[in-house]
Amino acid sequence: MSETELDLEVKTPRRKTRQNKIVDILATKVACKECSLHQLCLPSSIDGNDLEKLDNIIERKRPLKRNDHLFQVGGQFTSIYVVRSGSLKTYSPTVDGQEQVTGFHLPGELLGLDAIGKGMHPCAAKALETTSVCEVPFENLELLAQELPTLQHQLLRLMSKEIFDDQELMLLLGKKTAEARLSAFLLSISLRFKQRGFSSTEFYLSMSRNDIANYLGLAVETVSRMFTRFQEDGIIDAERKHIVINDREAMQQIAGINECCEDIAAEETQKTL
Amino acid sequence: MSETELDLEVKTPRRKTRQNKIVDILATKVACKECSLHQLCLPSSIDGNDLEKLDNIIERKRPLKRNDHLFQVGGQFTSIYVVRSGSLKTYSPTVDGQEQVTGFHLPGELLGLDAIGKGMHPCAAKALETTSVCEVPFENLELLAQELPTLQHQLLRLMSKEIFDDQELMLLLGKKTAEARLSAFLLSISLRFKQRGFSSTEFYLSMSRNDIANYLGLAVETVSRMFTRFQEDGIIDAERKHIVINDREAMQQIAGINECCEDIAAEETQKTL
DNA sequence: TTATAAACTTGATATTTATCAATTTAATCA
DNA sequence: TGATTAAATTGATAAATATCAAGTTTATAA
Repeated sequence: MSETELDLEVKTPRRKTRQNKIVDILATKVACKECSLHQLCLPSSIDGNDLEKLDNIIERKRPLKRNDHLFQVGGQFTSIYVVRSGSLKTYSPTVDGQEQVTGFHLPGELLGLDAIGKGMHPCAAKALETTSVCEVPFENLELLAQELPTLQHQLLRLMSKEIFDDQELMLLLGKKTAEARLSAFLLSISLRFKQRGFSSTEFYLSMSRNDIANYLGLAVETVSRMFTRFQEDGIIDAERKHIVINDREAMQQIAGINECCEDIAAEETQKTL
Repeated sequence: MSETELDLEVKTPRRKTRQNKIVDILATKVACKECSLHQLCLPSSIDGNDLEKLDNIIERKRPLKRNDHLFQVGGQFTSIYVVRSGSLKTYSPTVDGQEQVTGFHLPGELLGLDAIGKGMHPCAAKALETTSVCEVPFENLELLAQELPTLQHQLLRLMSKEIFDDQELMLLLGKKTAEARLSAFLLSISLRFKQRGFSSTEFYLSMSRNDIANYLGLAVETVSRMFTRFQEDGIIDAERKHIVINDREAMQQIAGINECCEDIAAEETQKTL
């Protein structure tokens, strides 16, 4: 959304100056409008001055290394974040000292929306690999949304999307077998890669089996057995984190999702800013 | 939020006219500021003219009888709703023709936030008893939120709260035993009644055991057995839908919630408009 | 590079909860 | 009101998944 990763590291923070043409050109290079996530990230109706305004409130973050935290549980809420590259998991501590993985976040996806209500982060966010994010200070975003109706609308849409997605996951956790959960999970990841222009049939999972199991409310052993079963049945190839989906239709069958549903989801989905 | 139930039935819709003092007085009687849910419902900083503006966009709905639908799956999204009295359940159809209960909604709580993203309702809402709601046309609300920063903020807070709550439920569904789920459910209902000024130790459940089981991802029989167990242990008294909580601490223990957490939740909670 | 730890897989067993079946109790309607 | 239906409870059994234990592969660091 803001700058590319490389630029992030090389350049020092700077404010754009409208007056200076040269600076403007440089700035443009690394601004939202040049970002590869542009069409994912922005309400399509935003452009020109408005885009620049949005661009101006977005801050750079130094890339996170694997296992670095973007924020911790109980940390003060100041910003929401957009994944630029890499991936993160969010998780909360449970009473018995365990952790509960609440989500995985791929490029173009948002983090921190659950913290607005209480002003503090109810979960922690940890990078699963080298990851860079754009930071969007929430106060500024609110002010800007006050000015730009389409931005306000987009914000509300995104939060609504998140609520909807969570409800789908609740259904998964409440009603589906281990098999169906893992299948739905893989299809979800596949779809999200597809939306970002990557292959939907072949990809790398950045999270461990443990994280997947935790997220799906299963034991690691069960997840492992399901991976094995899918492979035996020839539905997928899985070499550790490298996944190839051979029979998407079979997976949809197992997950209890019909193709139609998923396509609609694909078209409508914009879990992004 | 808008008018009282009785007024709803007796009067025909009318627009308030600023010029006419008499009409204004009549209107005031049934307006937001007179509503018993006022302090639950509104950002405390809204008053005077702003309150009147909000009041103006809210529409009346004829009370729903038990099993009436407020909206259906796939129905066009136009408004969000605030429960005024009574209660509703929301549910989605699943692939295998079953239904999945996604939530229960008590007075002061919102419905429809999950529909903003796609512009259509992903779930249906059905009254569990005689129920009246205030309808808030979303376009108008968006326009008004554009004008009133505190309203925009409140909206975002509410949606964030919903996301947070859903994540708590995901934890429940993914990681907790049947016992813990039912206990947490009863504590949640208890807390919500408390926030509305009703007893937190004695209340009526408007939903069936079937709905509870469905919501918690359990079989009816299991829920029934857990009710029996809680009674045998003296933690609750349950006479059908009439529940008395005898030992809240034991329930928190079982649910895996510590008192501290719940108190914080109680203070902060405003799942309302 | 080797040593050590972490992640993953597989098998055997235990536990939880669903399912099936039957009964009881309450609610609804003619 | 009584008849009929729906909701709730209880018991017996089956199925799914967790847990425990051990071994294997991969990753990490000295």
